[in-house]
Amino acid sequence: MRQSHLFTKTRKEAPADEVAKNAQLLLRAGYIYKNMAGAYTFLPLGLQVIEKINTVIREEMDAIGGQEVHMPSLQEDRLWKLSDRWDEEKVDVWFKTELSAGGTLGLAWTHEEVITDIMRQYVSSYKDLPLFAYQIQTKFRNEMRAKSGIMRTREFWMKDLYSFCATEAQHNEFYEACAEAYMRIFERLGIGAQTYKTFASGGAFCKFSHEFQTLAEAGEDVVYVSEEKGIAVNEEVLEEADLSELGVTREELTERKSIEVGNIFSLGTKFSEAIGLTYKDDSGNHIPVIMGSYGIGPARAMGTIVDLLSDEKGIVWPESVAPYHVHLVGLNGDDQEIRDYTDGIYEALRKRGVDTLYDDRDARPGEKFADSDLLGMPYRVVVSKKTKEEGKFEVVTRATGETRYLSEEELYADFATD
RNA sequence: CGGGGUGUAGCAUAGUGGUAGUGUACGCGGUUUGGGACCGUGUGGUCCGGGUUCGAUUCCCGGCUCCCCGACCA
Repeated sequence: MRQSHLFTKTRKEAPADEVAKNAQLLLRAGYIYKNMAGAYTFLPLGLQVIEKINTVIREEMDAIGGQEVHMPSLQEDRLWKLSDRWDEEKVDVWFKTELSAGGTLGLAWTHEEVITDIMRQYVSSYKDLPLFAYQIQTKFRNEMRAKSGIMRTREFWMKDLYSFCATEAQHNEFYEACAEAYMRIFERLGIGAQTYKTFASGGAFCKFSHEFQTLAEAGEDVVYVSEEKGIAVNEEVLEEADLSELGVTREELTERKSIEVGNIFSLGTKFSEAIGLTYKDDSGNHIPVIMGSYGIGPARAMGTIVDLLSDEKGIVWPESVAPYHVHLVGLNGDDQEIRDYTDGIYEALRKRGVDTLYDDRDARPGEKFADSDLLGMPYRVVVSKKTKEEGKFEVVTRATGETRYLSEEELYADFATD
């Protein structure tokens, strides 16, 4: 991508009303645009980050048997009345809207009811189970207070997987597999070291659920962590949790702020019974399906990555989610010979499959370097009159600041993917 | 939803009951070119409604907006 073609621009200063670090940097770098409180546009660079995050999630969900679907955001009241979650006394985050033809619809804040209803069509025997369906799409929650930049918005990206099992054993096996997949996802996103599978409230369905909490000062949650033992407990269940059962003592736990980047729930048969999703066992009995739900917020993960990994100069993307692998910074572009030369390097990188953002703008070096730091691609390659003369390219690793000088052949060998 | 703030140009800010200033960004001309250069010049602004007043961006009332704290957060 030629940067001169990118319609977004960087800014030196963040808007005064944006306090959250994630949103300040993402706004300044032109990854997101704020439309209103709790609603952001993902601009070209930002959307690429989201899509890369989604790709990581997809790969891990597919690997444990997930099958992707896309469901409507418009939901009829009928199903929600069956599960008793339509009433605003019960659920206070509803956005509701009227049909011209009459009747009220809800904007999806979650999809348990809908997917359960869908599965009534496809599940009839124990032979059809287990099955795992997931979606990655926007959900709507009428939060009393949107806050923390892209961390708590009213319209947000959500990956939800729903599991449908015949037996507790099937369910538990998948629940564990999904928990492991989640840790792989967070590791691949570059926040694995700070992310803990955390004991949290199980609500009405089971004793505990699990949250995936990433330790961060910007977090809204409070967890009690034993970094040594890799155990974390949400403060909401600290009192009721049997710590000895978890193999940890209260003294070993430290209070930390954290960001909830994912959660997994056992739902039991609440929804299958309410909506009427049953299977026949080998004796022909109708048995309610055992369900679970497993969520990750891609945008929240994006904000968490920015919060954790950025430095005073700007964003530092892990390679797994960076919109581009290499930021090719062309200097001395007023000299046509140098410009042609740099264009050639760009084309050569592209030909070799290197995902490259090429700063071909007519701007001064200082501005280009500052923008490059702010945008945060993993590697910066500088091409200038000097590099042309010396045949060496300056390659800077954004995360460490390490600088190397590579020949053209070394450069291609270093970055080529095919 | 309770409490506290806020609103001046795309962005960041100053100021005033009497023609609204600066930085940055943007346009044009010129000098520059390895860490957000400089000179000249230009475009562009007081959240909305009402009130007080000869006159309101300023004072008053109402609304809205956005932010923060709390509550809430399958």
